[in-house]
Amino acid sequence: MKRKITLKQIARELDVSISTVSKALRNSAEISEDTKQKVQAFAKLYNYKPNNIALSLKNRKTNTIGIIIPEIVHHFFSKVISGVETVANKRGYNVIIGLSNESFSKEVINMEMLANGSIDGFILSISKETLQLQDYHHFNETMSQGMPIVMFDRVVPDINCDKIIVDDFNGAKKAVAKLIKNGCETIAILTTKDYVSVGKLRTQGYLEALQENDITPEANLILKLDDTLDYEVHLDALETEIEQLFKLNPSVDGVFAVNELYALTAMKVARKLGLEIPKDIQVIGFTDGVLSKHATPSLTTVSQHAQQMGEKAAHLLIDKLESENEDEEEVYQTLVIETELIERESTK
Amino acid sequence: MKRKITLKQIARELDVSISTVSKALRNSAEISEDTKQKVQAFAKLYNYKPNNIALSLKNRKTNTIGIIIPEIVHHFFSKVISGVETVANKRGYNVIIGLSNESFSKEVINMEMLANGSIDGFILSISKETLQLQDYHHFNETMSQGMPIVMFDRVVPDINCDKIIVDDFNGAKKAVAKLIKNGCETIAILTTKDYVSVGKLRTQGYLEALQENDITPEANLILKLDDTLDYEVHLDALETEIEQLFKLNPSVDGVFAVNELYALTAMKVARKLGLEIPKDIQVIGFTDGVLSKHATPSLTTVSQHAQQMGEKAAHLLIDKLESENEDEEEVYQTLVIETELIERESTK
DNA sequence: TTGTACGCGTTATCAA
DNA sequence: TTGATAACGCGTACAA
Repeated sequence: MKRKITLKQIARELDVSISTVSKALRNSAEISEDTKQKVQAFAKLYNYKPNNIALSLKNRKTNTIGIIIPEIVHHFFSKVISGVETVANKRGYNVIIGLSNESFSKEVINMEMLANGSIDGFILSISKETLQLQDYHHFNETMSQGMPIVMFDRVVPDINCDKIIVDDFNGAKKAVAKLIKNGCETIAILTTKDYVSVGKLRTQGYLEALQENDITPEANLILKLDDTLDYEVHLDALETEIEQLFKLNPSVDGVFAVNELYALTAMKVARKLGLEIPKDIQVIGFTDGVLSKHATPSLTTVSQHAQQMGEKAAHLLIDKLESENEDEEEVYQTLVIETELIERESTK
Repeated sequence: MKRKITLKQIARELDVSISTVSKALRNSAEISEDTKQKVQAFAKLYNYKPNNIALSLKNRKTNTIGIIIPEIVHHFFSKVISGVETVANKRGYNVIIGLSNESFSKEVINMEMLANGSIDGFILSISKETLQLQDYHHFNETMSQGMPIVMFDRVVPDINCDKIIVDDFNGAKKAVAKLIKNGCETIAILTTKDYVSVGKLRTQGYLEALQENDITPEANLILKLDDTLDYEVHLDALETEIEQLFKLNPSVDGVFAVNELYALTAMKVARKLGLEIPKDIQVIGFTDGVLSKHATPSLTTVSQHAQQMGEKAAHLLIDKLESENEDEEEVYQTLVIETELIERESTK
């Protein structure tokens, strides 16, 4: 088991100095052809590769991006990672991941770990608990140490940094408008509590669409689900809530759900109550994941272009990392990714 | 924008030496209470944290695990990552990810990048292209440099390292036996070409179950799908192939599919042909992902305990990293994770 | 009790 | 054309 070879070892073997080896390998004009040949051949033979850690220390640059997300077993987030990874690799960066598991303390700990030299900058989406607590000190501290942050999807106005967001408002509005155009007259929304920023925005889009079409919103058609509950586990609870909504409002002929799971569950409950989709009731979800595509009937959804979000986030961060403007006024941008309505079988 | 503070700066500010600061912070008995207090207070004020990169270089240990997987937008793999991450964090390690995208060259490049000092060891699952080419030199080279590898799920006997595998053979066998017990007489299998090790093993399990029940396998009930094709994209092609199978063999009353997508597509085609599930035809899949759970009807599947695989892989790797036996005979183990049949609505 | 020197692997600067 | 030295940030053996 031979350890990785270093400059020092090569130098010793060839009986030259370390700096000669270093220069020879970088093809410096200072070094004679002879020596270069000799050194390069030897290095190749022993498969020399410079040690990244040493380079990081010397250059005070790790060429690594840290990404903190609430949950990886989730189509949207893994798609974003995939986008980040693609761009990062192409531009010579590695990606290191931290999972907050929707927990404030894990988010803080993870960020601290990575911020101590392991990475050059963060791409992250805020955990639900952090959103609830509204404690953002760790983000501000990190940035004040000169480490840039790009936030995506779940963001808050309170924090001054680059952001990539989905046009949740218009996405929702388009979806609901579509339902109305398709003839729906009583449209319910399945959404989250308001502290989840995207849930709130989607709810606003829903209301706006109704208003533009002179439909008066009804409080009992708006179901704000408490998603601190893990509905993957408490699926029954979710079904019960939705079933009640349907029973209390038998005239519902359209449902807009702010995520896939709510939409699928709505379809399931509807079928259970003997309703046909899309004949009796039409459904549109948000987030174009595998579930929507392979559901039966397949689900019309608002696609967020998650991959693209990841790619843009990576570009934004790397651009910032590689721009020289140490002093220049910090100017932060917010990129808005437009949504796309993907029509499938759950609408007419 | 204040950069992170270092020992050197603290030393300068307090007018003591660097090593005094270092020792004071580690609460060394060598240092007087007075100095300790002073230093620790100052460090706390400026939120001093040692630089990971410097520590890595010094200790020749990064406390980071590299994980290389073919694809992250995939329930199974992201679940494994989640498992790895949980254990890694608990034991003081970070996780850095590389995606091979099922490509041999990306796998090689990614591994080389990470192997140059960025990580202490690998957890990986082999890409399809690598399996096809049967070129495993990069694994062997990495290991010969003293960097341990733990492989999971997609493994090959040719490589000598720790492995975590699913009991694909018995999982498949149990599933098919279940179909037989449920009264199926003509059972088809939707599988992959044989170079995918797990596909091959699951096919063998299928055959074994038939044999034990005195059923003669029929070649035209075994559909080996070429999964170099990305069926997420070419879903139509997949449907066509399965539809042909059904049409050519109208007596089929049971289907065993080696992954979720095949299983779901089989259900879809069956319904299209007017068959009722599970009355006319029963279906079991492999891999317990979101699709199976939320399909209609929900899919009976063989669960692989992906999270657990990740956890065990992480423990295995870290144990090896932290064991002192530099010299000791390398002894590699292969852990087999038992599968579990999760019964849902697609079987009687 | 405190400080000096060294090494981890690299590169850049300057001297020989 | 080559080599010695310093520096990146840290911890530790050893000297003061």
